[in-house]
Amino acid sequence: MLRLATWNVNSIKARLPIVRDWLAADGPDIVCLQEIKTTDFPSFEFEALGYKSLFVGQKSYNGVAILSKLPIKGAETALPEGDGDDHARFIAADIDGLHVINIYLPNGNPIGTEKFNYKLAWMDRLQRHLAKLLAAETPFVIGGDFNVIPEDEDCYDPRVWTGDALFQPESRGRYRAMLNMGLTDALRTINPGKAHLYTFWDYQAGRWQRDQGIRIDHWLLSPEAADRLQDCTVDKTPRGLERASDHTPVILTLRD
DNA sequence: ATGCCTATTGTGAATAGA
Repeated sequence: MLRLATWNVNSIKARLPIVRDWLAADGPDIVCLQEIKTTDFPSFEFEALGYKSLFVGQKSYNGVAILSKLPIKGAETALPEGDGDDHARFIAADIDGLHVINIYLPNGNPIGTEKFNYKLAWMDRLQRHLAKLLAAETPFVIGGDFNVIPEDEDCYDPRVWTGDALFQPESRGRYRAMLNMGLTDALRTINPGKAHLYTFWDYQAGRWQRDQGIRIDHWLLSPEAADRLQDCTVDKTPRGLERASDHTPVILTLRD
């Protein structure tokens, strides 16, 4: 059995106590972190908890890391076709015979700007990359903050999100295209039709207290990995702590 | 509602997030 988590921590420095406690309690084998927001990743803190780490950082913004109790091989630190893209949003490695990809997909707000164009172009690059892995029949999982609300049911009130980059037909269409290539949305597959299946609650307007969230952190599985799908759950506990991230972990369990 | 809250930079107030 292999347990993997994805968690947008919204600064690893601000979140270190919460992340450390969470890992020490019952830490998964592999953890994909997003928005570490630094080039100075505290690898030694996680080493003390039995994790090796791999990261690509950036000052102030973005940044992704993979923690693993198992050996990390074949590190990749950028999505192909970069062409001058210097955002730290992609990291991948081979762990336990599985290709693990961790992404922080661009937010894209506001729509109608270069930021939104960048998001869509990034999603197109991602799809081409994943298509190659599928063609090669590479068993892989991709976890992360996709910044896409896939369906109306993944959101507390679609009307509020109508003009948002996370909810545009262009964003959702590209996410859906990845599913139509043959990838499995693990969390929704395990919890079909489940209401209030959220991974993010805004700090503002009492969204957490009212359970008005959105589902934007995802695990997508290649067919080979989907054969191993045992469970996928949201751990809401860290979101309720003092000084919490606005995202909470999504945990994927694969059979051997 | 150009708000609401949080983090970074840097020590103000702007930028970004989603």
